[in-house]
Amino acid sequence: MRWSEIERVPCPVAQAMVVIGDSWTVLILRDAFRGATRFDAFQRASGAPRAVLSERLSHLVTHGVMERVQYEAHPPRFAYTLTDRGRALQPVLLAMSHWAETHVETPLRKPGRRHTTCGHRFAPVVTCSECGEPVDAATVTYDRAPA
Amino acid sequence: MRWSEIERVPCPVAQAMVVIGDSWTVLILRDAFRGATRFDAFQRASGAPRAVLSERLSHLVTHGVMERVQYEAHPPRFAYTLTDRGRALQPVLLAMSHWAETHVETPLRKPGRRHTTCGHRFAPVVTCSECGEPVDAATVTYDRAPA
DNA sequence: CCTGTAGGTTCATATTCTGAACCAACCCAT
DNA sequence: ATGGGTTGGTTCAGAATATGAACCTACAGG
Repeated sequence: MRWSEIERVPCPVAQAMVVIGDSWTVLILRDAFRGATRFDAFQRASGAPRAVLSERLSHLVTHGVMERVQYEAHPPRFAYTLTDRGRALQPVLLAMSHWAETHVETPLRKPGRRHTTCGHRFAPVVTCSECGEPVDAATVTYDRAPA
Repeated sequence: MRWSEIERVPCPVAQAMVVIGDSWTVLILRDAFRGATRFDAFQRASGAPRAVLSERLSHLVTHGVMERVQYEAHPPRFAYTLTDRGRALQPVLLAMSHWAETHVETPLRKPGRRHTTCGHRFAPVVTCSECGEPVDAATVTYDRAPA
C-alpha cells in the first residue's frame, strides 16, 4: 500500500496519521502549544528545513488544525494559530511527552507544564470516560482481531 | 536540521518521535495492541510494504518497544510482542484514536474497545495526576516560550 | 514433485528530504 | 539613498527513503 492511499482506510488511528503522521508536524504542534505563531519561530524551535516547514504548515491548514492569518498588510505578514480541532490534539502530545518522560533513558529537559485548574505541575493520566479509572494496555480489550 | 540529529534534542516530544515518529510504526503498534504478533499479520493489517515493515519492526525492537521471539525452531519462525515499554504507549494510541473519532469527518469504523475494569465501551479522557480533572489546551500553561 | 506458508532480502525505480541560495517588500539607521 | 535587517516564503540539485515485484530459505502436506 502506498502511503498516499492511507486516507481511504476507515480506521481512526490511520486517519489521525493522515493529519499528524509526520515527525516534523508533531514538533510544529508542540511549538504551537508553547506559543509559537510565526514562520521563523517555528523554524528556530523545531529545526525543520524551511521547505518542509512550509509544506507541513500548509498541510495542517488544509486539515483544519491550524489557521493562516494575515496580521500585517504592508508588508504582508502571516501567523499560524491553532484551531479548536488543533487544540484538541493537546492530549495526544501530552501522552507522548509523558511516555518519553517515563520510558526514555536519554536525559530530558523538564517540560515546565502546569494545570491551571489546580495550579500544580502534573502528569497526564488517561482515564475511562465511564468509570474514571486509569486505562492501560492490561485493561483494554478489542472486539476484533487485526485483519 | 537533519532528521537523524533529532536524537540529540533533549525534549520529551522529540524523543517520543525518535521511537514512534513514523506513520507505519504507529499502525504497527495499533495492530500489536489488537493482537497481531507475526510478520504476515502485521503486513496484512497495516498494509505496509514488506521492506518497510521489516525495518520498522527492527526499529521498535532496537528501542525496546517490541521483542522478537522465536516460537518455532524448524523452520525458524518469529513473533513480535510488545514489551512493558511498548504497552505503555497504549494511552498515546488511545488519544490519537479519540481525536480522530471526534474531529475527523471521514466515516470511520468503530474501534470496538472495552475497559475491563468497568466492562463498558469508553472514550479515553486525559486527566491531571494532581486533581483528577480533565486536561485540555485551555488549562495547560508552559513556563518557557519556544526557543 | 508440486504447492503452500512464514519471514524475510534484494533490486530498480519513484518520491521525498535537505541545505543553500534566492526573492519580495518593507523598515530603520547612517 | 544606500546598506543592512526582518519576515515569509520558493527554487534547485543531490542525498536519502519508499515502493512493488521478484526472489530466497526451510519446512509441511498431498
